[in-house]
Amino acid sequence: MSAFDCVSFCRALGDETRQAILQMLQKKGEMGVNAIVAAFERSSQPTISHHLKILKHEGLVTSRRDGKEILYALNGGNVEECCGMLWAKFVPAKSVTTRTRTSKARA
Amino acid sequence: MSAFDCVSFCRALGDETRQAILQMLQKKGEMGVNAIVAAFERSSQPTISHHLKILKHEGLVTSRRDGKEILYALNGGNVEECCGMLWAKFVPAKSVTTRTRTSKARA
DNA sequence: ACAATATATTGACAACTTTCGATATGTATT
DNA sequence: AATACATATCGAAAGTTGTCAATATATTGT
Repeated sequence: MSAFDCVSFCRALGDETRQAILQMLQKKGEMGVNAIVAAFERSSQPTISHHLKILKHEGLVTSRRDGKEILYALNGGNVEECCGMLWAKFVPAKSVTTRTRTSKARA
Repeated sequence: MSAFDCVSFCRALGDETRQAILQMLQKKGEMGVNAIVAAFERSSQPTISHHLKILKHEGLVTSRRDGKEILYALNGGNVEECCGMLWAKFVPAKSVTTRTRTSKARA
């Protein structure tokens, strides 16, 4: 059974700030919380921590401690798998577009 | 109207009932509202109408009147395009589907 | 042990969502 | 035009979410 739930995955992505965090992690690789907070003049540190918690719980980011910092990084594999699931669930099979190497026939 | 917004797309998909509606439309093709309501013992007619409105506003379904009924259908093209956008936005370019051992990080 | 730094958690509040009953609007039939 | 049917909209209750200030926890250096 797929470990991921399409609904909660979409929920996790259904927020401006969380998408921005993910995209930043994709670009910059690992980042500490402070660095992320600094990049979002708009949001407080607790708010960022809250979003990171949601992203982590959904498996979209990983974290590891490095000294005082905790470094977060995009979990590319899981994001990919979730996107593939979405695709498989809703896109009618006949569409043969662009690059597909995406989905293993296994729904 | 092909300028889709990843966040509102995910928001629209971030609901159990809406995903179920979409999936049913994918399977069964066009359906009237009553038919959909009938399939969801759980939800009232106004609730289904509300969800359909959101899906339509997001371009994920189309609707047309046929006599007394209004028939809804999956807008496969847009769903596909949105999924592709998501993929492009968050999946690192060269990740090769390595069947990650699904470690859904829990707190 | 103490102070400084980095992150997480708590508690509270406003804003938004989901849901439903009641009602309105539109369409066909008699 | 009156009635029946199909769907949309309104208004309110209940639940969920995003946000922040304050506080707690963890780590490092003095």
